[in-house]
Amino acid sequence: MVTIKDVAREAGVSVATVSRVLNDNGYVGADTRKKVMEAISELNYSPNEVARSLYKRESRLIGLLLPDITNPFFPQLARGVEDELSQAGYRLLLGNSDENIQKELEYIQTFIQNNVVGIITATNHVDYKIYEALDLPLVLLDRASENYPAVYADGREGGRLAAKTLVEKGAERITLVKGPANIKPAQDRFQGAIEELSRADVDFSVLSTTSYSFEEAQGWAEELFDKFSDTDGVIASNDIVGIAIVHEAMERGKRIPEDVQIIGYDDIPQSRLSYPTLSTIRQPAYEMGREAAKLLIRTIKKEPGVEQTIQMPVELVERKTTRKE
Amino acid sequence: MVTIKDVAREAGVSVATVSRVLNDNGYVGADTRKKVMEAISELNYSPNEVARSLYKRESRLIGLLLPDITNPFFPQLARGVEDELSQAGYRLLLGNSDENIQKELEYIQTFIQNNVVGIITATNHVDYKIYEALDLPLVLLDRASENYPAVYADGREGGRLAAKTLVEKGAERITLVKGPANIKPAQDRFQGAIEELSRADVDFSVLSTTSYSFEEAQGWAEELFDKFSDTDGVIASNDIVGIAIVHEAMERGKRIPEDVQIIGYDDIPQSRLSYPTLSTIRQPAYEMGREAAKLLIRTIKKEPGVEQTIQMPVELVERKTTRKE
DNA sequence: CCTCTGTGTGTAACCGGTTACAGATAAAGT
DNA sequence: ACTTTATCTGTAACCGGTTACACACAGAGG
Repeated sequence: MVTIKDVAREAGVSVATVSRVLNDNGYVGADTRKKVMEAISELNYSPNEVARSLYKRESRLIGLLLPDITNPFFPQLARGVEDELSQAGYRLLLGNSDENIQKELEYIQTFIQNNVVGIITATNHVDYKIYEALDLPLVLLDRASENYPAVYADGREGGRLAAKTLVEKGAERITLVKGPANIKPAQDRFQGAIEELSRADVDFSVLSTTSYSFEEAQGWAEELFDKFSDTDGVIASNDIVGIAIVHEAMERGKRIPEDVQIIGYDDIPQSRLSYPTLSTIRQPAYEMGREAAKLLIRTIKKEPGVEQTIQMPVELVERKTTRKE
Repeated sequence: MVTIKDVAREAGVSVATVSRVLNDNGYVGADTRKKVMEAISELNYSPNEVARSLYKRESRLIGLLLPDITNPFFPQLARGVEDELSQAGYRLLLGNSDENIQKELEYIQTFIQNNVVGIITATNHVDYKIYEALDLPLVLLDRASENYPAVYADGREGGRLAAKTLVEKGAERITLVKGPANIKPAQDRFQGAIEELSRADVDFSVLSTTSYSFEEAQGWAEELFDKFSDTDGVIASNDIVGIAIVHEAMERGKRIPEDVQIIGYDDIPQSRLSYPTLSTIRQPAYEMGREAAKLLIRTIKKEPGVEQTIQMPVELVERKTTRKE
């Protein structure tokens, strides 16, 4: 490994001088700078981030904690975060929590141990003490909180919008799929939908589910039509479940949207490829990731007037699983 | 920040002793150990990885470089890698290369600067000089190479299998969708399919595409049926494109699999949720990730007899877009 | 009683950067 | 001519761990 000392020797100067040209601070003579630059490229030197991080007590790393990158909603977030951060010179330490406190704590712990300069997390456990003790910039993503800056889309509003849409489009026996109880945004959208449905003059029933996984989605869909075979409007807990329900409805020979309308949530990329294409409530996931990253960077740089929380718009995307009028 | 010195002071011992109990090496008296343990939990101390990493010249970080986490094939890989690595105490530094050399080099660079102990990469540019100069354990994932250990599935065989399947199931005017030219595995499976099709007594045509993206998949599907409207068997470049083709076929009122059979590649989770469910060539992505991680760990630990390369089996998954007999 | 060995602990160097501080030189101001 | 100031550079301390080495002591073996 070639170190700053090697460069210093090669250039015939002290390490301090090399450091100064590297960081472009302090005075350095023009020809000295040149010699140093030459030595650097001669030796193909690149500074050791770890040493820098140790002295400065901060790295250029940022911790990103997501529930499960395998759920297609999260890669969008992750990508947004990464694109924004990498452009600003930060790198990503990634962890999947599986909504499991233990794993979450472990990751937060190692984020700290690695001197990250900030953390972006989609957690349901912000109130846990490790977060309180944290004196690092923290931004919540896809989650809201009183106590921390956050970037999220209004789940309640999204839930209302989904329900309202189905009601307006003439669904009369609506089934509302309730997502996993331990996931906050799932509950928000559920509450929003309940709210709207209660207000309207429709019958509705609720199907409780406990996961968003692909493997189980099929099962929820079957259960849905087994239990509520005459439903004519389904509000899915997310697009994965929505797509599974579309699939199951087709399988059972139901006409979409004539016999049953279905509305998803998230607008993951594959929703526009299902058959029929899935109407859904869109969350701008990629943008949310970017915004969270921007917010975090501003917080790290202590820029004044940082918005403490950014609420992103949800939006109805009308495709083929809802009626036209 | 509480450091090892604070612990030493609290316990009334030297930092060396604290370090010894932390790492469980060297001699430490039973009661001294106890005092140190108490001081550690009293102060809620956790050691600074950066300092450790600097002295030891190795961290517990591993760099993972993927083309694009937004493509549903890669999260599976990533998850496999992560599950295996995190269990072994390693953490992940993640980068998306977008198959772009520039980004790739940047990430490799920062991996090195951060003292990673190993790198897992899905690159098409192994032969680039930065990899040669690397004296770090490196494992290729989803890519093969003469020069580095690798974990991949046999694309050529997969391509053959896809073609063979369609031929056997009676497709007579096959269309082969060729994936992006710069992506090695896409070309392997294409070659395999070509090989098999050439051997068989069928007509076939080729549609060239330049991306795997969701946004464009729809376009390829339309182009496919515009150009080859009478095709009765499609070998898609991957499942994303496959699902788009299924969708477009349905849209155009074609019966699947009677009028047109379609076979995908990868077996991403959503393939079993399309309508009809997509027959495909499965790559065991999650397992590939795990194997790559295991291989890397063994290499890092210098365990003897590490298999230099692991070829994972591809497998036909028969679902509803191919005929039964 | 003396040596040898195993155990327990502390001191200080070291990892590769950054920066406070001091010293040198030259140009500018009085 | 003398002070002041700006520019340039080097020395060494420091970040928070790890570990080589030295030293002390106790019990075993002769």
